[in-house]
Amino acid sequence: MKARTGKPSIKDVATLAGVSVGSVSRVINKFDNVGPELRERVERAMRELDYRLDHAAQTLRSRNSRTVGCMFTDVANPLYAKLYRIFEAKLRRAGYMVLLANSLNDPQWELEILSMFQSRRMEGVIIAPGNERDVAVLEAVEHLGIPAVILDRDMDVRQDQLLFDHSRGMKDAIMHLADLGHHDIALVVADTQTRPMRRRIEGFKAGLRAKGLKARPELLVRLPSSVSPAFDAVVRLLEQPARPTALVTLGTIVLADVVNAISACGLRIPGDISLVSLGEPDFARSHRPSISSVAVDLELVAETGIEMLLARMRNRSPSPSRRTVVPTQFVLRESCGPLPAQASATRRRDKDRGQ
Amino acid sequence: MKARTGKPSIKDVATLAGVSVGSVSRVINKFDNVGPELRERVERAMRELDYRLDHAAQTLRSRNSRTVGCMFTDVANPLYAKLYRIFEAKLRRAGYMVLLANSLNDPQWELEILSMFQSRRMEGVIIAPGNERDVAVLEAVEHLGIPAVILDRDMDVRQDQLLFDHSRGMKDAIMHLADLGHHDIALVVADTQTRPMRRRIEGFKAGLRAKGLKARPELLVRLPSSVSPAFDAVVRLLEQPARPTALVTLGTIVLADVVNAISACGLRIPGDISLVSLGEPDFARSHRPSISSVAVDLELVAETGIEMLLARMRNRSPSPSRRTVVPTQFVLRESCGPLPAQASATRRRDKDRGQ
DNA sequence: TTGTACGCGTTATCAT
DNA sequence: ATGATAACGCGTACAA
Repeated sequence: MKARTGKPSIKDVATLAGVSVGSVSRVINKFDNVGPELRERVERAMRELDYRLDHAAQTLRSRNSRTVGCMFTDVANPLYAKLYRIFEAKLRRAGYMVLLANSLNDPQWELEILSMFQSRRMEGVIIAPGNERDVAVLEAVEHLGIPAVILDRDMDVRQDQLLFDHSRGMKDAIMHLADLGHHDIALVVADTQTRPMRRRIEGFKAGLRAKGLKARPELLVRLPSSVSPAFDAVVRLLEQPARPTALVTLGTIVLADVVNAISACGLRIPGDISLVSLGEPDFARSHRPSISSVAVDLELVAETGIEMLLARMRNRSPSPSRRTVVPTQFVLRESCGPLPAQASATRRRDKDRGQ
Repeated sequence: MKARTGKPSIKDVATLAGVSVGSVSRVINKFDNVGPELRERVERAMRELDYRLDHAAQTLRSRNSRTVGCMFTDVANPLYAKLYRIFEAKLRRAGYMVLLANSLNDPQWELEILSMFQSRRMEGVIIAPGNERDVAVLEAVEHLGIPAVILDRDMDVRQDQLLFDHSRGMKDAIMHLADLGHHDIALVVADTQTRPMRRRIEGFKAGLRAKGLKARPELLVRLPSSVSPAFDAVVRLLEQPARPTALVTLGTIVLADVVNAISACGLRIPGDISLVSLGEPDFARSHRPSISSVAVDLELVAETGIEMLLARMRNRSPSPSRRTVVPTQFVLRESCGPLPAQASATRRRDKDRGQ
């Protein structure tokens, strides 16, 4: 008698069912060429032993792990959290589990994560590295050897990319504000050299240019990061002699700070100042007045991304890398209104409505 | 010559370095009994071949996967997202990666996740099932056979548990409000039959009792879930003849709705109504006035939880299950003030202070 | 200190 | 349709 210790293996199942291991394997993997009576015997034996397939052995032998790796800077960022949830659900339907890793913007850790993805034989990866420009990271991504989708990063590598068209939505927002009469439009972004910020600034300038407005450098606020406190910076912005009458700002963490700063300055939305959020935190929809925003459709992003990834996973021939752009949408809500009668008057308090 | 195809294995490294596979393995696993010259040769060979250890093979042979499983209802819940980030960082330091799964409250999916955790030989798991009372889930958790920490759930199983003392913090909050003179205190919670809600209601009632106040059933608002829109329900609450003068509500998604509803009713915080948030969304700290809250110290939770888990992983003998309770803290901020002069302002005249 | 040989649990291949 | 057996890549006794 063999040791009773440890978990039952496929062999134990075969013995108990009185068949060969090959047959058990065929039952497990749902091959169509197994006799119904044999299948029945095997399934009963599996139940009886409470048999669990050993994923490591399966991976070793079959050379695939049924796992997809996901590397984000931080799931605590609601954008990534929501995306992850959708990714996971869709991948699950395709039979995969997801290994998540937060890089926390540490390039060294990003390298290790990518290396682990290789060791662990991820069949595909979805990544948004924090360090677009780090040569080591670029190199690692380039030679990953795993089907990959890069999420909203400008990296010059031969991998599929899924990009958000920040510029377009931003431009639409600016043009709408300009049409409402605003010419002093401020922008609050993070100072990181990363694609989303660069593209947003591009769109911002493009929008102004399209309406013949000129960018006032003092209306461009750069926070140290997208999770930095913004209250003081915005108060300073709004106390300028010629304060902006419209404000476009990062969503998520920063947005609440901005709203508070506006209110602390005694300004009302949209009566005194119009507001647009970049990205769509729950806060934007639930706030009264509701806050206009520029954002991607997360369901669309996830759908497209997973589709790209699965396609690449199915066809591993070195076909040229794809680059898909999903649009950002300017969603108009109550926070945008016409220019106050006393345009950019320092602090006048009249309630005329000029349309 | 052997096939150039596929990734290099430990054998290729051994061949190139002119040593045995055993020696390479010893180098990899940092055994102390390897000659420095040999180690050098091996390491060079590994670099030259860009060798990656095969995690599946390693797991199969060594019987451990260096992986911890994490099952939450939803990472898009900021509480879990933040916890996950800390867990991951701490586990990484201990040499583990984390497999994350969102159960989305689906009991069937929870069973599958737990089963996968077994197949994949997780060395430990941290779980917060959505279905505390589901017998199948209970059964699966009970017989998991993996070191586990259950997070803030009342499950009668022989596994370590890490519980949040919701009741205590809630009681403190209520007592503080009572001391400020409030006797009509409302509570907005979700209608789920889950530990956090139950304990909060317990603490709520305990607080009232301790101050000789009686619970008015019409001041207990039960939302369908903790992510349901709350605006209308709160407006109805505040339009009652004898409206509450203080309000304790779920944090996260719901909080913003509540604040908006309060403001829509023309009430001011804390002048007309005091507010306390359950849980500590960023919103609570950044809002002006800042919002008092009842919450756990996430860093402490993570620290304690990981410690419990690692201890259990190190000592797999069937020692009795541990049950640790982390305190919730009532953090007083600007949103709590004394009872307005005109108690129940809308219709009532002043009331006595009863202590 | 270093090398050899076997086994981990599974799938794939070749017989039958 | 089913059985026997060789890999898969690594760890680890045990021998040298």
